[in-house]
This record gives sequence, structure tokens and C-alpha cells, in this order.
Amino acid sequence: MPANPAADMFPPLRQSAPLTQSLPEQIAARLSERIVSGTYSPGQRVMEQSVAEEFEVSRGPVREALRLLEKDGLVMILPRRGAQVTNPSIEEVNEIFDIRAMLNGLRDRLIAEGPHRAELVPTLELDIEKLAQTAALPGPGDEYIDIVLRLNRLLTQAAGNHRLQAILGSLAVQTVRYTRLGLSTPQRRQQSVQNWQSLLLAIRAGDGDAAERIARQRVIDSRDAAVQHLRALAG
Amino acid sequence: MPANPAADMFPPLRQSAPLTQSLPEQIAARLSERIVSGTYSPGQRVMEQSVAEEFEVSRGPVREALRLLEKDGLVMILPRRGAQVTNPSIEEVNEIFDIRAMLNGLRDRLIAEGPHRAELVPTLELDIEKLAQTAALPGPGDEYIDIVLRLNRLLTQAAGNHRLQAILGSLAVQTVRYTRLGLSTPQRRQQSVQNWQSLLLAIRAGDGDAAERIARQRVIDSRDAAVQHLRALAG
DNA sequence: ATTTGTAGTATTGTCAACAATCTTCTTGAC
DNA sequence: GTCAAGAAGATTGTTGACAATACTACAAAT
Repeated sequence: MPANPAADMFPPLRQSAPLTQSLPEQIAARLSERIVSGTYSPGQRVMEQSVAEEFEVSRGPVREALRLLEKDGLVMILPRRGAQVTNPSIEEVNEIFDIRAMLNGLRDRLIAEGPHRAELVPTLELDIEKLAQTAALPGPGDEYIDIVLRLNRLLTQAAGNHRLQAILGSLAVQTVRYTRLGLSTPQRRQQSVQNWQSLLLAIRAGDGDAAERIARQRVIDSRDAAVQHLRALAG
Repeated sequence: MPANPAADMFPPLRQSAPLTQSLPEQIAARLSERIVSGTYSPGQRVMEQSVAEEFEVSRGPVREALRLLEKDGLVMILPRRGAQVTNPSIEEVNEIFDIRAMLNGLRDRLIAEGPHRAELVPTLELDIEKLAQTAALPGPGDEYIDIVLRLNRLLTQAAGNHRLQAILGSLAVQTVRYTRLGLSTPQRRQQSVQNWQSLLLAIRAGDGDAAERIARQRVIDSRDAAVQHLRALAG
């Protein structure tokens, strides 16, 4: 019998995630909430000891959780100085949005040119209709944001590029708060709705070029609105 | 005296990296070499204990090193099952190259439209000239690859988008072996050189649209060549 | 022959203690 | 008052031991 060249590999290998989150993942999820919601301010240090005490675990799992958050760009870990909540400058926010614009362009092109776009269209129509109804409402637009986030998750999954999904997911987490800022006025939401409606048309027509162009414009608009608000806050 | 609202933040904060790599980083670098060079085969398990013994450290730093490698997509960590060298399918390789194509497009547009492109052009001319001289040489093209990698690093840095630099760096690490495969014939290298020369023209002209288009095409060509070789190897 | 159960082993997950380093506070000189 | 040097405290880095889980091999039953 010949030696098995795959002896040092996993057996068939289930790709499914385990049913229960690991301890570091749970800790990371809790910390992630606080960072995104602003409970932890940008620049604030996150110290292993205090987190460990709060969750009643040792520092080991906390360290791993911080590494997970670093992977998502929510904290920055400096050797011998620990983790602090990332505090991107306006320029960096600009940069991240530029990347999102390109990758959203790819995503929406893949959808428009992909084989499953027909199945997707009805759901999109429904969600974008809801978007149009919610846009004009006064207030900060939390409901509108929720729909946009769900819509983005849906599309990112539908594109079928797993790595793209991972990267876009990570970038989305990093920019939620700025997206929220940028969509805080009804006028901006109206502009946003129009972008989504154009995208829907492009996808329905199977026009990849148009889908990419519109997606990029949508994120650039979102970027400009966010940066405008940020400058107002800073200056 | 009012409470200092920044009390829980770092002082001025040097952004520079420490002069000596941390232990986990050193371990990650060593393991990274082995994965990229193929010493560790795709799918192979990387067990904490054995790595720890080999480098004569405890498992803690090894675990952190594996997290670093996971961030770069070189290993996949499954809870309770440990780390294994990633073994992307042809479809996944395709996906990664698609992402690289988009982001290289952004990168080269930023350079073509950026203020520093004049300073960059002489260096580019020199490197691309060297590329042209090396392309026709027979053999696997290791020298050609080295120049391409250096050229890419240079451009990625010059684009000035830090997050883009990080993502492209990570994706480059993941695709080196496939890029190498795709550039293994002189004909392909000739095609590659032409792409680079076109890019140089676009950058010199400050034509962002053209730079983006050419960059995307270059990566797509690279992708197609790599995938063709992969299919030949697999089938 | 296939499946199921059950030890035994291997491997990852967690913890608490110690070491190394950084930060801050105090002291003293100019 | 400002700056430098040093001591004290706080925080991260590393280690080895133990716990929990997953894998392997073998036996027994269908």
C-alpha cells in the first residue's frame, strides 16, 4: 500500500462553523458592539486585564479577541503598548471608502452579470421600495440605515465571491458609523434612494458596466457626505 | 481643573514600528516563507506543539503567529481543530485575482492622478526597462518575478492609501505562487511587459482612466494565465 | 461488510504566575 | 520653572501546567 500523501491533512473536512462561538469570538463580538456603537471612543485603550476581569476569563482569550478585532480594523495593536480603538483620520476614512467603492463596483458587476440575478430582483425591488418610503422620514434615519445594511449584506452574499464577502464585511464594519453620519439627512437619503433605483435597473438589465459605475458612484456619494459631516465636526 | 477627556488615550503616540520584530512576528515570517515557497503544502496542518518545539518557544507566541498568518490568508484556523495551510480552489484563486484587479486599478489611478507621479516616472522607466530585458530569457523567470514584485511594492507604497497598501500586500502574498506560475513562459512575460509599458505611458500622461483600465487588464491577464496552468496541473 | 460504541491518544483551549517593558511620578540639579 | 534621572507602578509578553475537546483504533453488534 502506497504511503498516503495526504496523511497530514484534515479528513473530508466540514467547512461549517461550530454551533457555539468560541470564547474569543464571543468576547470580540461584545467588544465590537461597544466600538461600533461608540461606547468605546476612538483612541481609547482597551486593556487586557480589565476586559478579562469584566468577562471573568483570563487574559489569553482576551488577547485572541483583540487580534480578531484588529483583523477587522476596529482596534490597533502596538507591540508592548496594547490595543486601542482605531481612530482613523478623515484622510483614512476617505481611503477606506475609495476601496469600498471599487469592491462594491466589482460586487454589483458580478451580480448583474451572474446567473442568479433573476432570483434576486424581486427581493431587491421590495427592499428598495421600502427604502424609498423610509427616506423622506425626518430624524436620523436609523430605519433607513438598517435597510441599507441588510441590502448590502444580501448583495455581498449574492455576488458569490467569498473573499470579496470577507473584505467587504470587514470594511463595512469599519465604516458603519460614517455611513450613518452621511445618511443623517432626508436629502441625502433621497439621493441614496435614486442610486439604489438606478442600480436595480442595471441589474435587471444585466448591464455589468452600468452596475459597476453606479455602485462606485453610490459609495463615492456616501463618502463625500460622510467626509463633509466629519469636517464640520472637526473644524 | 476640568477632567481631561483624553485621559484614557495614548500620549503623542509614535506611529513607527519597533526596531525589532516581536516574537510572534518572527515566527509568522518564518512560517510564511515555508508556505509561500511550498515547503508546507496546501491543506497541511500546522500544529502548535511542533512549531513551538522547533523554534524553542511556548505555544502562546505560536498561536499569535498563526493568527497573523490567518490575517494574511495563509492559514485557516478552525476552532478546536487548529490551523492548516489554505488550499484555495481554482475558483477562489480566480476570486482573489478579481479583487486584486479592482484594487490595482484604484492604485494605479491614484498614482496617475496623484501629485507625486513625476518623481516616480524615472524609477518606473528603469525598472520596466529591466523587465523588458529579462522577459525573453528562457527558464522559469525568477528574476522577472522579482522585478515585478518590487515594482508592485513600489507602486503600492506610492499610491499613498495606507489601507489599500495593507490589503494589496496581503493579497499579493496569497497570490505570489500563482503569479509565478502564470509568468513561467517567455511569451506570457512579453505580454506582461507590454502591459507595464502601457501603464507607464498612462501614468506619464496623468491619465487615471487609462491607468485603471490597463492595471485591471494586467491582473486579469495574470489571472487567466495562472488559472490556465492550474487547470492543466489539476486536470 | 457496515455501523456503533468505547478507550486511548493527540491537540487545542484556558488559566495563573512570572518576566520584560513601558508609563508615570518623584526627586534633584541647573 | 524646566529638564533629566531614577524609582515605583502598571501593562504587555511568555511560560508551563491543566482542562476540554477531537481524532484514531479497535472491538462488538447488526
